[in-house]
Amino acid sequence: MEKEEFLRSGHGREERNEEMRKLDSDQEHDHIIRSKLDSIKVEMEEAKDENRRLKSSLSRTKKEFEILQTQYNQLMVIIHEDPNKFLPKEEDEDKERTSDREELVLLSLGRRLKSPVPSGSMTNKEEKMKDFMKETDDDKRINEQGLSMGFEYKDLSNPSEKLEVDHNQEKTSLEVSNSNKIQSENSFGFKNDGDEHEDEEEPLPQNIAKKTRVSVRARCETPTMNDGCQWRKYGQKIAKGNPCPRAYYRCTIAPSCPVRKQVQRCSEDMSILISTYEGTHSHPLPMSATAMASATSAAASMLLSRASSSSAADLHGINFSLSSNSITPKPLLQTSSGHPTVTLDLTTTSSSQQPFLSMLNRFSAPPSNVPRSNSYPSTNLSFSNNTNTLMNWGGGSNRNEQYRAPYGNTSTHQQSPYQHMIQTRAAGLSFDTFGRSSSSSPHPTQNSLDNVNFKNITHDQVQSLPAETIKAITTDPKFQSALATALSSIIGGDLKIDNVTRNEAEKSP
DNA sequence: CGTCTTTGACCTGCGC
DNA sequence: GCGCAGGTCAAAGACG
Repeated sequence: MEKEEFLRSGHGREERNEEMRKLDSDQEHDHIIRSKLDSIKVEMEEAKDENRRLKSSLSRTKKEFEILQTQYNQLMVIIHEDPNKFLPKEEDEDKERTSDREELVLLSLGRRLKSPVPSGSMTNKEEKMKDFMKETDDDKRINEQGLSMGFEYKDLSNPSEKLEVDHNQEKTSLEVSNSNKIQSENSFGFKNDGDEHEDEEEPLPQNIAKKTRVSVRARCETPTMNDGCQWRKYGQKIAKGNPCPRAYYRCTIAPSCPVRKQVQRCSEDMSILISTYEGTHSHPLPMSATAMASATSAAASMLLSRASSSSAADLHGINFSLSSNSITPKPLLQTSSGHPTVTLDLTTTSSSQQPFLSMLNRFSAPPSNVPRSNSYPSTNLSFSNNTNTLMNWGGGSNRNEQYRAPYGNTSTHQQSPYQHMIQTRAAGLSFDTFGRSSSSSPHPTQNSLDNVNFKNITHDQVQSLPAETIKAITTDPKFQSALATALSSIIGGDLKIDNVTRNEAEKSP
């Protein structure tokens, strides 16, 4: 009996010990959980604090943006009312031109300063435009992330000569020396309203400029490509020598905007869409439109600057003065409809083009939350960097899809008649406007932009611009550098301009 | 109902 | 002056 009790008592002690151990481990577990909870609470508090900070920062940024936007609008109105207000004295201007020309790098991306009108006289359309110009959230995000595009590069050593408005990191410089011209005429000779009389007195260079166009060739399955602008179709014609109809579009962002666009498929390669731009926007452009505008402006302005025998392009707001031997365009002379045309051939893509194309793509994303009118004929610009992949510039809910029928309707997943041509295309082959294939093997002096082929098309086999001139233009380091500058300004540094070649070019007269 | 596209007519410039 | 081609206009219809 005693033994049993002993055993029992011993056994009971073990049980107690076990219970004690169990209790201890439970307590430890609880303690661990509590400490974890505490740490989580602390983290949550920190996150809350961070959230509060970010919220306040966001609201601050918003307020700053609103203030800057208001200031910008007010400034635009003032400039519109009194353009001479910011004009420097002539001697200063001359001084500036002679002394600082080397350092002046100015690229005005098709923007015009005249556009804003007093809000009181705003029509519905103008209000709509203003809404459009408020930019998408994407654009704002881009701005907030510091991805704003450099609209103008300029030597700011003499700030008194320029008025610069920092509009939410989107710099819009007012080229004071040219502001009088800006008022009356755009870079292609298109006039803004009420200035008709001035045009007739323009000298020859402007007459040439009047006809200058920039043509962009790119693979696109859809009827139009989205360059970020709003276009309204106002006509269509079957042009001679091309069974594909040519569509005529007008910029509708601003009612008075003179910019027109012709869209036509290449007769030889129906996958290529040729968009020809004429004129310069008389209004600020949405972020999504600046990429294309800058590229076209760059090409056109250099052509014009050369035509006007100006050593530094100075073209009513589209100005260049930078030298860089960065691209060697392939000159191509062909008969055009009486307009000197610079062609940006984006039908061939290579790794070197990717920064530009991806940038265009980035800024041309469809503004999903922009209260656009349901049927603007704009589509998505989506440059593919795959040469064998068809670019999809299609605008999903685009009214123009009906227009797509002759070329295949992507919405129904039907293969377009020309799709096989695209899919079987060999990489690295480019086709000129006549559809002739040509190798895209790099030119000896070509660098990163070698596959963006710039071709000059002139009137009557270049009667107005002799072949030598064309050659000079296209091989001119300034032309090349301007284009490179334009593109690099878009890309924001992705595109490296060879410093060595730039320096060499700067030395050239 | 407002806005946009379509499409035939009209205008303009150029060559013969 | 005529014809041609490119470019624009504007009425009619479509669309949301």
